[in-house]
Amino acid sequence: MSAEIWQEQLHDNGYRITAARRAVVETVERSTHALTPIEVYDLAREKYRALGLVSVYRTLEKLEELGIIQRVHQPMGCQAFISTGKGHQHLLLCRECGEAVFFEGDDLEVLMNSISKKTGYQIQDHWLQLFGLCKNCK
Amino acid sequence: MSAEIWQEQLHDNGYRITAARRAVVETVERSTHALTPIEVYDLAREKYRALGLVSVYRTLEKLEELGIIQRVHQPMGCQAFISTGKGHQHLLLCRECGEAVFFEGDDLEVLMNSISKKTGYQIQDHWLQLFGLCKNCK
DNA sequence: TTACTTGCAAACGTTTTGCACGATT
DNA sequence: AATCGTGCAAAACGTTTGCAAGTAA
Repeated sequence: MSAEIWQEQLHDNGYRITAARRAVVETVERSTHALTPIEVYDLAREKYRALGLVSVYRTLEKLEELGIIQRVHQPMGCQAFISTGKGHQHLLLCRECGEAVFFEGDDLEVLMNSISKKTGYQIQDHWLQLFGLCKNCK
Repeated sequence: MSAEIWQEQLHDNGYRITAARRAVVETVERSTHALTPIEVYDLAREKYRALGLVSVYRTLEKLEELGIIQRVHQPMGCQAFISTGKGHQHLLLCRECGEAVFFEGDDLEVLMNSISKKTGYQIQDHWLQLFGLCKNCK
């Protein structure tokens, strides 16, 4: 998600572009790891000292709503956010350092059809996430 | 996970079988939905009134540790637990009523090899979860 | 009898809310 | 000028911890 798109998206939904939001978005955008609200707060305050933790929460909420960022689920917790990739993408996470990489190209059609028949469910969506060790950590 | 196995597993790990634990395990085991600690507390107290919320937390912790139950990640929250299925299984969840069903038979070998090559990661594990509508809700 | 487990109360960390001030449009 | 966003303080919430009493083995 490039630097300009989030401004457009905020604006088009009636939200204002402020220093606090700029600091939050740029912090999440720049990170290769999923960040918790407090991590965002600490990092973003290096650029914008007046930032309050509450604004971080409120901004993250809106950014998630607009699909600009997404929540990352991990065994150790589910409060962290990462900048959303383009298209239908999934996450690959390093267990050691937490580095996150998007990938695409999963084809679960066959599986989903089979499960659908077996269970009687109408399947709408799927979550797929991989865990491992990155180049540096393995 | 049948009614006797959890008793064995607790015992073999040096834990005692108590009324509180019995109430918690039976509550989770009986449910077709993932239950939060408070939901477990409320339901289990119908059978064992003296149960405290703290014991629910401590019991759930141990049961998860032993693999008797597992945490379920959902868009609305990740605090709920469900009785663990046998073998390598994944969850299919109804978005409407929350009913949970296990399925197996995913084969992600091909995908994982391809991602491994592209990213340089050594992939160790995967999370796959499906969302949809169950027979009754669709 | 011994060690584990319990419920209670209190502590804790995270997230949310109310509000008057400040900033964006 | 009007409305939206902010930071602060306080409240609310879920979860964890310390402890003396109770219970399983």
